[in-house]
Amino acid sequence: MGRGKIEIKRIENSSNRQVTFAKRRAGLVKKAREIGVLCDAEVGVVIFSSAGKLYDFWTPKTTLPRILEKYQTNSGKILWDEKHKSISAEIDRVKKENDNMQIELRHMKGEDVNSLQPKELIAIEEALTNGQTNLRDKMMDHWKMHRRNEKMLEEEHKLLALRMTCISFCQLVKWSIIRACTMVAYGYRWLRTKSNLRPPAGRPEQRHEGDGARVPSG
Amino acid sequence: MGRGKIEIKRIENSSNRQVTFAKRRAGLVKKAREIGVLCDAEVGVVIFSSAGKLYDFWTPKTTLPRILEKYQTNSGKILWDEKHKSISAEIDRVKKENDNMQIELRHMKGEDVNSLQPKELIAIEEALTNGQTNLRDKMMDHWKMHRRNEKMLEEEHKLLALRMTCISFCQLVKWSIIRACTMVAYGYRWLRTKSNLRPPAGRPEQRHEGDGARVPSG
DNA sequence: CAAACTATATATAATGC
DNA sequence: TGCATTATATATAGTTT
Repeated sequence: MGRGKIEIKRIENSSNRQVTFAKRRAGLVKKAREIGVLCDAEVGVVIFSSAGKLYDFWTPKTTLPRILEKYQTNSGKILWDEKHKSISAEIDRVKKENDNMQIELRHMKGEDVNSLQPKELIAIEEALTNGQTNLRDKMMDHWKMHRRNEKMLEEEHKLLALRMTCISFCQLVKWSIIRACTMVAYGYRWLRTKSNLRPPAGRPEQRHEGDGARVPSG
Repeated sequence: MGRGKIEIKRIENSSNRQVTFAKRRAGLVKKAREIGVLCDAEVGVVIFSSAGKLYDFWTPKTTLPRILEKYQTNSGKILWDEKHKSISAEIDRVKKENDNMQIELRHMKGEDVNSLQPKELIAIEEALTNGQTNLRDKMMDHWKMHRRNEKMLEEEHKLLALRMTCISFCQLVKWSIIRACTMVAYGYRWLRTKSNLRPPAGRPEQRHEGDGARVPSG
């Protein structure tokens, strides 16, 4: 629609291309606005010139998030579902692990917790401290990595991945607290039933290196 | 451009509107494709009919994530920065809390941990158990809520919010483990220094309700 | 070089089947 | 109801200023 018919193929003359781009861009946006008004539709147009400059148009009241939300609901599902599967499997795996832990825990409750020696206690404490630190670092790495490869449709993926990490973390913590508290409880109980000693009122004496639990400093 | 000129305003007749929508939609997409080819541009058109059905067009090789990445880079920053501010402030607040906790912890180390009585121990344990459960529920709620209001540009927001929740959670856990381990350590140490008793080799006797630590079941 | 100007190609509103 | 036709409005390629 002009003085002459043109073939639809890349315009090689750069300044012609530039002019045509500006004209047609305006035309496209005008048409988008019109269909929006005439047909009561939500329309979005996003254009990047070959130079990488962004031009866009959205029907009024149509925010980007809104369009994208709808978009994702309508067309993102398939893409997402693929990612979803692998993560879901992983979460199932963790859940199963959790169940196993529950069983093991019930078993532990019947065992002789008092047979735990201070040395083992130190090891456990260190494991707790390190485990916590490592897991937190891991989580941070996870975040950083994901933020680098940031892509729209991986949003859900990320949330699930984080959720999974947190589930693992919660598992560790739950077990740790249970063990610690159980040991404390048995210790005190044993103390009260097997002797008439009462905790001293004063400040505990200086501890020696490696003698009893170390208090994590981080 | 038709038999008669029309005013650009919503077409009230529903079937006319439907027909016009179909025609103009095709036209819009054709024009988008043309500008893409002629001017070597990346173009995306997203259209939702008033019935909510999605139609879209993307120039070949232009994936949604790619367009969006570019889009966000070009125009999403301001939106995001606003959200960022409030969450960043919150994270700073939590960090400060963390520092205070460190100070309080150092103070606690110097105090008489042994003055803690079993009753208090039970209370602490319950607090730990409940605290953990509540926090995890809270995290889940957080996720659910965010997934409901899911919006593209809030992705970062979500990650930060989660990170914040996790930081709080880590704080609680860290403190909890420290307290539990410290108590265990002092208990054992006190036991060994103040008496010659050794832990019994057999299975611990049946515990009574509320007597010593309860083991969380969830 | 950009803005304004036409001549013409295209899109499409109204109509017909 | 939907698809094809056609008269007309619009978009725009090439041209001029």
